[in-house]
Amino acid sequence: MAGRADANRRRIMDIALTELLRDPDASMDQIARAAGVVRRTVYGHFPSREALMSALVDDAANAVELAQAEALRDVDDPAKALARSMLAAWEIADGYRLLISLAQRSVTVEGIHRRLEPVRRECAAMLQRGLDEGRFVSPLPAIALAYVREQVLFGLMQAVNDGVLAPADAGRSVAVTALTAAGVPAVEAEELVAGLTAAP
Amino acid sequence: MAGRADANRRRIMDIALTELLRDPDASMDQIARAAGVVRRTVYGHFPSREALMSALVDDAANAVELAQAEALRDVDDPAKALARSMLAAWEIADGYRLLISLAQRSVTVEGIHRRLEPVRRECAAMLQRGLDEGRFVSPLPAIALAYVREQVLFGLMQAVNDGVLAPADAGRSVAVTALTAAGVPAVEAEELVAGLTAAP
DNA sequence: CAGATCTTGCACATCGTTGTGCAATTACAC
DNA sequence: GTGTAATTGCACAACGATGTGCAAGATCTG
Repeated sequence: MAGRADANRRRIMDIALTELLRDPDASMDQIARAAGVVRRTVYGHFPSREALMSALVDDAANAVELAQAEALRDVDDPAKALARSMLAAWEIADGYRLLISLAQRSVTVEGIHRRLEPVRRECAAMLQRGLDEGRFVSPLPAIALAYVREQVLFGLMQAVNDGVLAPADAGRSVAVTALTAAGVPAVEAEELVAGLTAAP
Repeated sequence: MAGRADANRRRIMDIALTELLRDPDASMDQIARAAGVVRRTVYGHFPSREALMSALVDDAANAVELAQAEALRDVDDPAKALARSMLAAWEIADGYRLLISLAQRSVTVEGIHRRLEPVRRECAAMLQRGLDEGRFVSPLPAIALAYVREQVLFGLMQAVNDGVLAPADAGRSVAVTALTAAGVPAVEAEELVAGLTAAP
C-alpha cells in the first residue's frame, strides 16, 4: 500500500471521531479495530494518543470557527445572525459535539476551552448587541447565553442520537429554539428561520 | 473512632460528589485524599468503585425525582410548573449535574438513563400539556424540549462553575431561560418567575 | 481502663492501556 | 516483476488503577 497512507490517515481520523463521540475514553485499540486496522498502524500515523486527539480537535475547531465566522460575517440583525450560526453549527454537528464532549472532561486534552474561546467571545459579542438593541431579552449576561446556545445545540444532537427527534428538519427547530431561548417571540422566530431556510 | 463511621461515610460521599464533578475519572485515591482519608478506608465503606458510584447516583436520582414530583404535584399552569421544576432542580444542582455528567459517559454506571427516564417522562407530560394548551410554543416535540430543559440547566451550572454567571440569583435566570426556550414571551416569563420567588 | 470499632500503612496480585522495536508480509507504482 | 512504502503481528517495558490481606495504631463508649 504505497501512497494510500493519506487516505488511511483520514479514515482513521474519521472513525476515531465517531468512536470518541460514543466513548471519550475509547482506547487506541478500540479505535484501530473500528478503523479496520491494527493498533500499531495508528501509531504509525500519530505518535501518541494526544497527537491523535489534537489533530481531531484542530480539525473540529477550525471547522467551527470557519462556520461561525461565515455566519456572523455581517450582523445586520442579531436574531438573523444567531439563526444563521445555529444552522451552520448544526451542519458540522459532529465536530462541534466532539469539542464540547471533550471539553467537559478537561483531563485529556488541554486547551480545548482556550481553543473555543474566540468562538464563544464572538458569539457573545453578537448576543450582547442583540441584548443592547432589545432584539434579545434575557436576564442572563451575553456570555452565559453563549453557554446556553452551546448546550441547546448539544442537547438536541443527543436527542437526535437517541432517536427522539427526527433528523429531517431538526436544524430548523434548533435555530428556533435558540432564538426563543434568547427571548425572541416564538412566532417571529419561526418565521425568521423559515425565511432563512427557504431562501438561502 | 467508634460510631463515627456513618459520618465518615457521608463525608466520603460528599467529597466524592464534588471530585467526580470536577473529573468523572477521579481515582479512588484522589477521592480518598480529598476526603482526608486513605484509599484503604474508602474500600472499608464501599466494596468497589462501582458501589460508590451507585450510592452516589442513587442519592442524586432520589433527590431529583423527589424535587420534581414536588414541583409538578399539581400542574395548574404548565408555565408555572416548569418554572417551579427549574427552581427546584437548581436547588439540588450538584446531584443533578452528577447524573447528567455521568450519563454522558455511560461506560461506568449502567442504568442512569433508565433511572432518569421517569423524570424525563413526567417532565415531557407537563411540557406536552403546555404545548397543547398553547402556553408553550415550539417546533420541537415535548420529549426533545425535555432534553433542552436538561441541557439549559447543565449549561448554566457550568457557567456558574466557570465564574461567568453570578450564583446569586442564577436560579431565577435559569427558570426564565427555560420558559423562553419553551416559547413563553420573555416579559411574561420574568414576571411569572418573579412572582414565584417573591411569594413562595 | 478495657474493649470494640475504625482507620492506617504497607504489601501484593491483577488488569488494561500506552508506547516501542523489529522482522515478516502485503500491496501499490513504475 | 522489482522495489518501495505501508501494514501487520508479535513481544516487551512501564504505568497507573483496582481490589485484598493483615498487623499495628488511633479513638470513642461504657
